Amino acid sequence: MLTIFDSTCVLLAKAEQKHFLYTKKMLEKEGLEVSPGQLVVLYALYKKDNISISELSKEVFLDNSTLTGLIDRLGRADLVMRVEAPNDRRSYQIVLTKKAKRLKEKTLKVMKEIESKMLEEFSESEILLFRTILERIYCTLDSCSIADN
Amino acid sequence: MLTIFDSTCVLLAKAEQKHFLYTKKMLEKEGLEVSPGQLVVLYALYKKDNISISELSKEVFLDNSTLTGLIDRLGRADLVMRVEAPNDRRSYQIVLTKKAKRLKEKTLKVMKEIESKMLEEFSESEILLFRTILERIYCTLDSCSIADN
DNA sequence: TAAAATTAATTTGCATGCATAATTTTCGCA
DNA sequence: TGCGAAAATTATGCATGCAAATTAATTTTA
Repeated sequence: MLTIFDSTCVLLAKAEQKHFLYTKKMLEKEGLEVSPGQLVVLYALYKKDNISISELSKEVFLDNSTLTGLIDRLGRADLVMRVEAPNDRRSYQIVLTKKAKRLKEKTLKVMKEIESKMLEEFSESEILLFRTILERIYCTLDSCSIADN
Repeated sequence: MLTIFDSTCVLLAKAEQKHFLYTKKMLEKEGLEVSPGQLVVLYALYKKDNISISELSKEVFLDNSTLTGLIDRLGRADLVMRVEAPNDRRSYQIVLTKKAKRLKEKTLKVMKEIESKMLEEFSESEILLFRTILERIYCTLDSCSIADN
């Protein structure tokens, strides 16, 4: 490969950027009117909805302030609703709409197809090592960013 | 690891995001007044400067329109200059300033340190496989995004 | 050579994403 | 009970990035 890819940091960034764009295109092509960022939030909500923004932010590893905008856009697309929390007037419960539930299977299918395409050519054990490295990068740099301050 | 990381796509995105933030913090800590995005452009220019924005965009795999802003900011930081191209009045040559050249060694050192931190714990052969997978993800999704249109 | 196509760079608009600050509400403790 | 700290959400500002449209200059072609 070409020159700046000799830095593994750069390579990681560029691979993810390419993956991001590919995801965007696939979602459009499949007629899912959802962006890559929204997809991750939906993915988490399909596992568990009816949770507050703060809880959701822990599930998707995004800052609250990032989620505000994402949930606005998901709301505009009629995929989620903010429902007032029963016990805490500061808080909302984020709830999937019927439309979102209807699209669940298709959405998950497209996600799986993207992953398959991305990892075609690699064996189970190679993918496992790949995942291990990504997880440890996440954890190492995460703890660092706290410790080094 | 936690739930949404069961998707390798999500895991890739989150590892890169963490790496991005770590890079940002390290650059600040080291007193380099450069952002992660600017760092990649500088990295390419340290290999070869005095090239046009279009040439540079091929080296760093960024859209021209993205580079316009990045070079503006690098210019404001007195790290690069736009010099009129001799043969083509549409074009500029991007040139490193003295300040940028003075900071070259330190900048490359910090990049290496980030990479070491990120990949500490892994063997040469594991890193090689990691790189291979990232490169192929890049290439696979890149050719796809053209072919599928 | 003049019109058409291409190329270089920029502008604008949108999506992520964080940091910081502001707002509202809740909670803890005196 | 009342005051200050903490928590939940949102607002604002900035950095990446691409896409699409714009502008200016160059090249191709008829």
